[in-house]
Amino acid sequence: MLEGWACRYKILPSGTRQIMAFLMPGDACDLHIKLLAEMDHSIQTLTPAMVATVSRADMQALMSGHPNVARAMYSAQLVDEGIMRAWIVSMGRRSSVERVAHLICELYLRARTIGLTGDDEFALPLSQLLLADALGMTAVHINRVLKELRLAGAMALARGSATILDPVKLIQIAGFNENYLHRRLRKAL
Amino acid sequence: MLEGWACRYKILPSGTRQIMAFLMPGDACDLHIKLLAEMDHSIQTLTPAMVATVSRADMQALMSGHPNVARAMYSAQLVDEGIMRAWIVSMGRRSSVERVAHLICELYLRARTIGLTGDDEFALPLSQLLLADALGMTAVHINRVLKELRLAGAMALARGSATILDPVKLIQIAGFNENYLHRRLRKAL
DNA sequence: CGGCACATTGATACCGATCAATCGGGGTGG
DNA sequence: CCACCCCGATTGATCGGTATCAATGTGCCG
Repeated sequence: MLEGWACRYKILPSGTRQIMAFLMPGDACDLHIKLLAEMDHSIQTLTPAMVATVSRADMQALMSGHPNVARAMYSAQLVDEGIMRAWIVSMGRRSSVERVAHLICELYLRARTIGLTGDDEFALPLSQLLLADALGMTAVHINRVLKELRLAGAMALARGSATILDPVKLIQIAGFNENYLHRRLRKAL
Repeated sequence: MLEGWACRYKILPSGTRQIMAFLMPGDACDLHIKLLAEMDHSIQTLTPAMVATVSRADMQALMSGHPNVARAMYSAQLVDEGIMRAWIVSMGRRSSVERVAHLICELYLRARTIGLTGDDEFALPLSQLLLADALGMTAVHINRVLKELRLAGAMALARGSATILDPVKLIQIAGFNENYLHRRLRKAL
């Protein structure tokens, strides 16, 4: 992804949707995906977006000719896996308020590391329905949770952008620990 | 993992535990984990186990000297990611009965591809508490769900082994689609 | 100006958590 | 060898958080 947002998702037989990941600029969709015979989920853009495609041959040449690039891509993939695990933890053991707060913390930090944040707000082009489908809840309930977080003075969400009103409080509500994003430098070789 | 079972897990400040993955023989814990500075979760064996460790240098030599091996490992990692996504879907959008059934389907198939299943049963060395922590539910509730599945004639779980009473019914309850495990052959190069 | 998607709020139902008690079996110490 | 104990399994009663159903508000776009 060069610009814009996208998401991975799956639709169940019952018609409900579950979003499994948000893709932001700098994220790679599928490094080795071509190794598998079949795609097991769908990907969709959420905003107008710009996407780069790299041919299998080019990618192979890049990876074998530039070990540092290869290493960076593997690191990125490890981070993505860490994010997925964090989502599993959220869905399994966090209440809805904690879940929402946690996701916002994550998205804020990810946006910040790619330079897409303002002082205490950032562009969040997600409808409440999308957030609900990402967090395993209902659009109605997400609305109530957002209201609660707003009244608590932790954060507010309005027309495509989120504002962090009180970072400390938000982090505390979420029980957020940023270590899984591995923003601190990777181990030197 | 050469023998035995293990799991990835995280403990929250509140003391609750969430299991994020089960590792069975043939699963690799951490291919490139050394690229990151810090581990963001814990791993624990669930049975007596045998584990192989490969030095960074050996691994690097193996991967660069044997492209087929490297490809196989990347495929395996992609499958692991697919499994994580399936867990996210389960936790987000499946009821507790569906979740339990889905996990059993997954574990049965994974056990079967490595030759660890009997005719319609397989060794499942997981207490109900462990299952609960993997599925984001309570041990009490998992017990009731298991009873329900047993009475429905779908599956039964007893002292370390699970029995599939009615595969079709179980798959139907779970809404299980095995494509995410990618057991069908990978694409030929 | 009309329509449509999204946001918001209220009332009610239900799934799964929680609290509590009992049971069963295998290992351990006396 | 037996009694005890402890952990995991099981069952019941109750509580609470989210889903569900329903209605209304609001802003954007054609």
